[in-house]
Amino acid sequence: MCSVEIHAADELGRRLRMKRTAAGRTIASVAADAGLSVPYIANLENGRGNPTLAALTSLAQALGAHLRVHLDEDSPSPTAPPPSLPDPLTQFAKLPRFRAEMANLSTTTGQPLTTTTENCLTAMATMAAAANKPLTELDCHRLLDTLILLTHSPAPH
Amino acid sequence: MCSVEIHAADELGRRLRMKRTAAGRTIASVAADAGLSVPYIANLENGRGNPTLAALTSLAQALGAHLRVHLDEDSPSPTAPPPSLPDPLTQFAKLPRFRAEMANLSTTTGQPLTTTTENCLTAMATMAAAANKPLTELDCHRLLDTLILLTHSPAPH
DNA sequence: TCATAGGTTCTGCTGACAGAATAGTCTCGC
DNA sequence: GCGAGACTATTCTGTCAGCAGAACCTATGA
Repeated sequence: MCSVEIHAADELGRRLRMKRTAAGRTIASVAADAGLSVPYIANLENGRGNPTLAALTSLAQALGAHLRVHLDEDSPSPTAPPPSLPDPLTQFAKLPRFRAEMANLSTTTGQPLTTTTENCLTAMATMAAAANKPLTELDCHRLLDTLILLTHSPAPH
Repeated sequence: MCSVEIHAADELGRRLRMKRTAAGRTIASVAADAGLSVPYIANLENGRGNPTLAALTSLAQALGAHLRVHLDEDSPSPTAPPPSLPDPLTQFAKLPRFRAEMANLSTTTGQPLTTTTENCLTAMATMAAAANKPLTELDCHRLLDTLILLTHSPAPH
């Protein structure tokens, strides 16, 4: 069986039961392998309960499977608005210096101001994330300095 | 930030903290949004505890993220190939200085080296795109300097 | 009818999680 | 420099929901 994303308790239950029955196994045998109780697994399969990560991990392993947990950006539909920025960066974006540099860069590149602004803010936010740390206003100025320096440095040969 | 697979409680904790701090938020504000207690989130971020699916779902939503749970065949998921990077950045990534700084940052944050490396390269590539200009090696060094400076600067109030 | 296999409901212990208390850090005024 | 206050995170304590095990239910075969 291929990887399947699970959205709700009853769907998790259905997937667990499907996987178990496809392997021709009883709840009791899976329970023994997983170190979980028969009734608990039965209830999960019936969409009841709120399992802990440890229980799910044990259960998945007993089923010869692998539990994967992902923490994604808030799942966008293609028409979703751009992801929200960290607060310090939102404030920084309102500063006259930032706006002036964006206007300048927009004129230089011929790119629409809104596009330029959004690209720069996203880039700065990505740098903050890579640094694993929230931004101060000083950090924001430093990032903008670097970005502007980048735009003014000679092109590569 | 891209989708990241979580294998263990301490890694989940790191991911949760990274996501929260990158957004410049406090545990208290996230806790209020998630309907969870401050101490509980703090302990999860510190790799302690065994959260239920409901708690994790609430927490992810409060972080503007989306919890995805997969039940896979028990083979190791193949690691996705790294997104293609601009050539100068690819070359830069091989330099001893870059590798040393990544090892250092990885140790500081407790994050896997491969994740740290990928995040930083992505951030630098995003900055290059925002500058609307191909990178020179000097540019790469400047970006890395800024990133390292960012990681060492005092946290915001 | 009885025994067995498999699953479901019930009861109670204990760990998930809330809220209080405490610890750590920073800023500001004296 | 020191103390007070504010803010943030961590530790502690207690409640109750996750989960074990007993009891019960249903279907099947001898």
